[in-house]
Amino acid sequence: MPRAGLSPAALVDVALEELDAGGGPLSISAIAARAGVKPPSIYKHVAGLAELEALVGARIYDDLGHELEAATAGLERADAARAFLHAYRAFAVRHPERYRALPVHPLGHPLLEAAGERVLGIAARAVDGLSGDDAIHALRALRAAAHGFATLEAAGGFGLATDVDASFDRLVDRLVAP
Amino acid sequence: MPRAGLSPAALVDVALEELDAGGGPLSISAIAARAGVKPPSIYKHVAGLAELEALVGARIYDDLGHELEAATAGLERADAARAFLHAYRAFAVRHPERYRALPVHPLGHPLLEAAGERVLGIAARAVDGLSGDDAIHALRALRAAAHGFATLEAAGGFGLATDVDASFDRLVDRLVAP
DNA sequence: GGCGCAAGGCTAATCCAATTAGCCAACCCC
DNA sequence: GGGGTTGGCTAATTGGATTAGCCTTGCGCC
Repeated sequence: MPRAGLSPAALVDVALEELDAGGGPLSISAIAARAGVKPPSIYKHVAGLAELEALVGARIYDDLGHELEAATAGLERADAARAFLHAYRAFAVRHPERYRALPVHPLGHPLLEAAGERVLGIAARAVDGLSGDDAIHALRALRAAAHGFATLEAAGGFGLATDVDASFDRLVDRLVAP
Repeated sequence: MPRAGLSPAALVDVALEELDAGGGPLSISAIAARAGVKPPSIYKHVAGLAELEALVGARIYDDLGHELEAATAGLERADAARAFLHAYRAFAVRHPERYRALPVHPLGHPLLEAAGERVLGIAARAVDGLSGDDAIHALRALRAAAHGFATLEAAGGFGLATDVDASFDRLVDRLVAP
């Protein structure tokens, strides 16, 4: 029996394929099958399903963070907030299954905290320039709107034909209005 | 062995208790235990876990719908939208476990469609007076903001001490601004 | 007042995913 | 080319969902 060349990172890759393939929630058996290995072998690389899910979440937060970083680099204030919102939504639209797999509350989980904080930090930078509580309020509004819209869209929740881009633009305009 | 007096509705009651008690996702065994019955007995009343979850979701949407209805009754335009948003958030804060158990996308599921449409209808009434696409855009913004804020708050996602009520009020103001 | 029968419990059994135990080959380093 | 570690595997355990089939309860009806 030849080695399969697995590793935690490789398993995360496989899990992302599995997610993208749309088969609902992750399972050890499905991932093992896709990796060409028997289920127990998975445990040589990760502690169990919970840890693998966390690693997958961390990877997705990382990817999202990089895209948000790139989109907001060099921008400030309203421009940064706009870019943040658009990049956030774009990610969810491009990878709906991955977005759905993201734990809502990464902070407090050892494997997710770092990546989650990075995303939050980028959002915080987008409301820079506001003072004290104003920044907090703006940050929360940004998160709520971005997450709410992304969730509904990733779930296929906008049934009507009316242009969703336009709806999003309206929402963004309201949020970043002076 | 005396009868336990179960019924689909009674099982939904039990499931809600179980949810409120915080034990994560619903399970047939947990519900059976709480109902004082063995797991197989559950199947005399509902088809399986999936159906029970759907019935629970429908009940929660119903309750939410009633509260939204009561909160927006007699109001129009911005007043209705404000009332809708505040009642929506209040529900999620009062019953975070129930809010988390709500399927994001009720439409298209036979058992959830009716209750889901009712909630959507109330939101639609809150943006009445806008014409055509404007109403759609406003409705989507309302849903996204309400759901996003409720989700984050129900997940414990707002860590800082800064007043969350104030943050929500700011967001509402932005959304209903003329 | 008792009979017939559906409804609603139960036990036993099945299936399937997660996980653990313990074996053994493959690979790496010397 | 031997020794230890790594990473597969098979077999076994556990626990939840679900199904099959039995048996009593309780109600309607004679």
